[in-house]
This record gives sequence, structure tokens and C-alpha cells, in this order.
Amino acid sequence: MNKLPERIRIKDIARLADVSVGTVDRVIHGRSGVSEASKKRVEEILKQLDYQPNMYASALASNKKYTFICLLPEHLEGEYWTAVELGIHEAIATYSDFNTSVKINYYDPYDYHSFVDASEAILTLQPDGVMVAPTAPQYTKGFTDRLQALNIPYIYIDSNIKDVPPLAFFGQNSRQSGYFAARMMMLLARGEKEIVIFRKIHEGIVGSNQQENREIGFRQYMEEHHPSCNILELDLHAERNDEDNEMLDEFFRAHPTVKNGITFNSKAYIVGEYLQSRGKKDFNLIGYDLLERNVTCLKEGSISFLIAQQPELQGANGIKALCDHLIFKKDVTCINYMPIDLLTVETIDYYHSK
Amino acid sequence: MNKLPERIRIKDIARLADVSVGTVDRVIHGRSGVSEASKKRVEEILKQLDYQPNMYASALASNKKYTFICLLPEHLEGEYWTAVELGIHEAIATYSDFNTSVKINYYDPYDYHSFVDASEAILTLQPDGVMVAPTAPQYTKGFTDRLQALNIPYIYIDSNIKDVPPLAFFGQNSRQSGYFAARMMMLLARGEKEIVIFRKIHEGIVGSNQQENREIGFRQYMEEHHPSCNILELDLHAERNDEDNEMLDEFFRAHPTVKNGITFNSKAYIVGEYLQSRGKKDFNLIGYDLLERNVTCLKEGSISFLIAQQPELQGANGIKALCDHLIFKKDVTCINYMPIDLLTVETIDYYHSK
DNA sequence: TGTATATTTGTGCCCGCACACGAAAGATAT
DNA sequence: ATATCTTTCGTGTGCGGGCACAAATATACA
Repeated sequence: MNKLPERIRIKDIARLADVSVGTVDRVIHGRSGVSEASKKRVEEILKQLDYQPNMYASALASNKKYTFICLLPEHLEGEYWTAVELGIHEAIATYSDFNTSVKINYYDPYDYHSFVDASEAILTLQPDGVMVAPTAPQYTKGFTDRLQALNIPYIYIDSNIKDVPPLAFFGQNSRQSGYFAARMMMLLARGEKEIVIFRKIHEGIVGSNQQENREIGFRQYMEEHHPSCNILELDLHAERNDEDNEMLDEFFRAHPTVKNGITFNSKAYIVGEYLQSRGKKDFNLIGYDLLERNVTCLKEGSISFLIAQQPELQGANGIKALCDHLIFKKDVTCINYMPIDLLTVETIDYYHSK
Repeated sequence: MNKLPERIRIKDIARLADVSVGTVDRVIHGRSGVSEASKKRVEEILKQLDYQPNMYASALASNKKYTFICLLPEHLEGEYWTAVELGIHEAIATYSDFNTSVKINYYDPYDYHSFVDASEAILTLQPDGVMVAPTAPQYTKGFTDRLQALNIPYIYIDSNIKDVPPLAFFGQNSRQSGYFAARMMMLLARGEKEIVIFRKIHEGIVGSNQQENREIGFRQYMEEHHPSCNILELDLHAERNDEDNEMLDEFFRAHPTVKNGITFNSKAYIVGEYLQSRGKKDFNLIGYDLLERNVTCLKEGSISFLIAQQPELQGANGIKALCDHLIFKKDVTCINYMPIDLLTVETIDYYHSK
């Protein structure tokens, strides 16, 4: 009477199937050289005992290396994508014993050629997995088609794209988050009839379909619940401070009664810092993402609410999905919407994304 | 010219220090039997190369087993603690290759003897780590003192206790969460001058200091920002439905103008379902925790906001902290406040705690 | 100087698994 | 019947590190 150990090993399977560990190994990995009879016997016991390999021992023995490449928009330190990078490196660190490494490449979100060039470079490097922020949907398909052909799995973060489904997507449902933002805005606005949307435009290009979708959701809520509310718009440049401030001055001179506003990008601090500099305390501002400058505005009162989307977690989960797929051979959920988090001065200190 | 591999191994250290792997191993584990000279040399190289052991190989070789015991309040399926258990099992599953196992024991939160008996039982089992929900602070110290004496690390979840600091605490800052709840309540209330707090009392015992602290925070906000607001109270029993409904009927008959209420426990659905059954649509209700029945109320409109505290993550992080400490020898942050999450009908579908 | 005893160091095996190599058994050809 | 090839299978080695034991060196004492 042999008692089985809690954790089933290949050795145990082999003994029960009356074959050697080599044969069990061949069955598990679907390699050739096993008779139908043995194969069947082993597979049956494997299933019956629900054998789960020790992935650490497996990784140790196989001694394989995995290299991933991420393709993100160029950005300055402290901007939104910095947080995504943090998550990426964090995930790589937790999987470092599996011989994983990552390289982050960049493209100019306002120049489509740049994206194509960068994706070309990645293809020649033949990584084991790719993670890309497809802020320019129309130029992504050519890239992912080639990845598909090379059998390289790829992850989308931040924005999703209809076309071919990736291995996984991590990001917010932008439309819904805009819809939610509208409800929060109107809760602050208390029946006011004027709202302003602050946009950010660079050479006529919005630069991210996230922003557009958030605005669509926002307007949908307004139509459904406050159809009589007047929605104004102001396009800022987010480049030279004084220029933006002048435009804001002009706007508020022309619309002195507007008391509520929202930005659908991560640059709410531009408006927040303006409000602070002008001593305007009666304005309700909602913005996106926990940039340091946004958080400062939130704490000092010039921003009422920030909506966050856990960028670190997006980056980390993207890498984890690649590892789950390639190393652990686990099934990966394709669509992964991140939570829509509302942060206020009362809750900001307790927010983190681990 | 020897090129070092990306990942430094004991073997590499040994070669550089001109000793055997056995000696390096002894230095790493602080075992005796190493001359001062060798020790110093090895330690220097260790530090210089920032050697990080392959924890998976280490776990494989040492072949140690770790058993943890959790002590939670008894509860029915679907209540708050179910989610904590989920997180516990999830974490154990991810660490299963490290030979970890967990056992969950229960005590009656309304009977202090029960807690003492249960903790006694745990001490005789001599687990490698303990996680406890100290809802009865005054009876916990005797237990943790004994654990300390046995050198068994312990984690608090949900509530923290002043006394002796545990290895780590995971839970919400209850006071602050009540403070935040008050702000949200008043945002919904729009200048109304009456608020009702629904409590839950069982045989005169509140059963959790979380609830009390949330109420303290709530009242603090009200005093600071709406001192003239009238705060009513209603104690429910949460046992037989009809009895609670009668009390609610009576309350609303006596106070027909009250349009805003909050519960500081997870039983908001008692009030939510009541409102629904009576067709009261003009009442703003805020509650805690994502029980299925609460979520249903949120979706159907009888609850406006739910405040969540990621119970799965609390459970999972507690186990992870024990593993980090015992297996990976990593430093563990002692105080870990969970985020204060606001959920609405617009965001609930995107909320999850992974 | 030799022997006994500490102290320090090196070696080998094992953990669970992957993979290469070679042995054994069966099939086909001559 | 023997040689050759193919299919099927078992064994051995190594991944990085823990630990027991043996070996080597140092120290004590006669």
C-alpha cells in the first residue's frame, strides 16, 4: 500500500503507469516516441490525479530565456506612461528567476511613421512576446499581423483594438469611464447648466483614442440625464504654460459663470494649477490619472476628483499574461478591463496599485 | 577573462572568492564553521555583486513545508469573510510549489470565549504562521503574546490593534473611510439637513470595531462641514427580515422627511431591499462591501454608493506577507492600508480585486 | 614529534523536472 | 538466420541551492 504524497510528481505518475519517468515526460510534452498503449495509460493517470507540474523545477531544468519587448509612446519622466513602466519592471522582477527580461521601445504618438519604424525594429529582434500601447489603431494591424505570422504573442495595454484579438488586453473601458465621470461631475455641479471640456491637441492630432472615447461616454450621460446642460469646449496645447494660461484667462473672461470642468487626458494639472494661480476656488474640476502634479492639485483643492486606471497594474498584468501563456501554459483572459477608480483628497493617501 | 552570467549563482561567488560552494552557502545562511577571513571575503563579493538567490531552486532543495492557520469570524456563505477566504486560497494556490498549506479556523464574533478557545487550539498546532481578524481587540493580546513567545509570526487583517505590532496588518483605515463616506453622503444629500445611520446590533454587542471607527470618522466630517445636520440613528437586528422591516416602517413613519442614510457594516442590503419593497425611490443609501445582495441593490438603484475594501486582496496579501517573511526572507511592510474604493452602478462591473 | 581534538573547508547527493543518449525490442530486408 | 532499421523505452546528467558528511588543516597537549 503506497501512500501518495500530497504533491504528485512525475515519478509518482511513472510508478502508477508502470513506465519510466522519461515516458511520462514525453507524454506530458506531447513528444513522439510513445506507444499508443503507454500514452493512453499515462494520460489517464495524469488526468485522474490532476497532475500539476512544479513550474519552478520545470523552469530550473529547462533553463530557457524569455525576452519581451514593449512599445510605448515617448514621454517625459512623471507622465502617465512612467507608471506603466514601473509595473512592467515590477513584474519582470517577480519573474526574474524564470530568466525573463524586458526591453521598452518608444514611438512618437504624434507621428505615425515613428510607430511603423519602431514596430519594424521589434520584428527583426524576434522577441518571445510583445506588449504594445496601440494609441494609433489604424497603424497597428500591419504590425500585429506580422507578429501573428511569426507566432509571437502580443498584448495591448491602455487601448483595445477591434481587428484581430491579441493574447490579452489590459485597460479601462474608456466610454464607461467618461460616462461615470459625467455622473460625478453633475453630482458636484448640483444642477448648474454649464460644463466645460478641456482638451489637449498637438498639431491637430488628439494622440490617443482613449480621450475621444471618454468624451463620447461623457456626452452620452449628459444627453441621457442632463440634455439641457450646455457643454463648452476649450482646446489647450499643453506646451508653454503662459500660452495655456492666456487661453484660460480669455475663456473665463468670456464665460464667467462656468463653474465645472473636466479633462479627459492626464493633464488636468494645467487647469488645476491655473485655477490656483488665479485664486479661483469655486470651480469643480475633474481629471484623469495620478500624476504627481495632479495629486498635488487634488490635495490642494483645485481638482475635486481624479479618475484612475491603475497603470502600474496594466503594465504588470500585461507581462504576467505573457508569462502565464509562455511559461506556465495557462489560459489567459483576453479582455481585462481595469477598475474605474475615483480618488478624492480623502482617499488618495490610501490608493496604490499593488 | 571570465564573463559573469547575467544571473549570479553561488557557484560564481565561490569561484571569485576562491572557496567552495559549501563555504558560500554557510556564509549566506549565517551558519558557523567559517573562518573570519573567508567570511569577510565572501560577504564582500556577495554584496558587490548583489547576489540574489534563486528562490525557486532554494525552495526545491530545502524541501521545507509551511503550514499557516487563519482565524476568522464564523459567517455564512456569501458574507464579507467569504471574500477574504477566497483571497487566502488564491494566494496559497500561487505559492503551492513552495509546499505551503493553510487551514482556516473560526470563532463566534459575539462570544469572547470562543475566540480564546480557538486561539488555544491554534497554539497547540504550532503552525509556521498565523493570520487573525482581531475583531475583539481586548482578547487578542493574550494570544499574540504566546505566538510571539513561540516565535510564530502573525498577521492582522481587517482591524488593527495598537499593542504589540504584528508582522503586518492589512485593512482599511476605518476612520478615514467613514470620513470619506460622509463627504459622499453630503454630495448626494445636497444640503438636506437629516441623515440616518443604520446600525446592526446583536445582543448588545457591535461585533466589530471597524463599524465603530467608521462612524467616528463619519461624525467627525459632519461636525467639521455640516454641524447643523441632524444625525438620526436606527438599530436593526439583521436576523429576521420582517422584524427589521417593521422597525424601518416605524422609523419612516416617524421621520417621513429623511432622505439620506448610511450603514457602516456590510448589511446595507437590508435597508436597500426594504426600500425596494416599499417602492421608496427618493432615498440616498450608502453601504459597505460588495456582497452579492448589496451589489444587486446597487444595480437596481436602492443603494447609491458602496464603499469597498478589497477583502480578497487583504486575505491574499496576508498570506503573501507570511511567505515573504518566512520563505523569501524579505522585509514586510507593517501597516498596509487598503484603498477606500467607491463603487457605483456605473463602475461596479469593472471592479475586481486581482 | 606524535597523537588527539577543534576548526575550517570541500564534495556529493538530493529536490522535481527537461532532455539527450543509448539500450532493448520489434519490424523489415537480404 | 543474420544484418539493418525503426519504434519504444529507461537512464543519466544538469539546472541552482540546501545540507550532511568527509576531508583537510589548524590547534592543543603529552
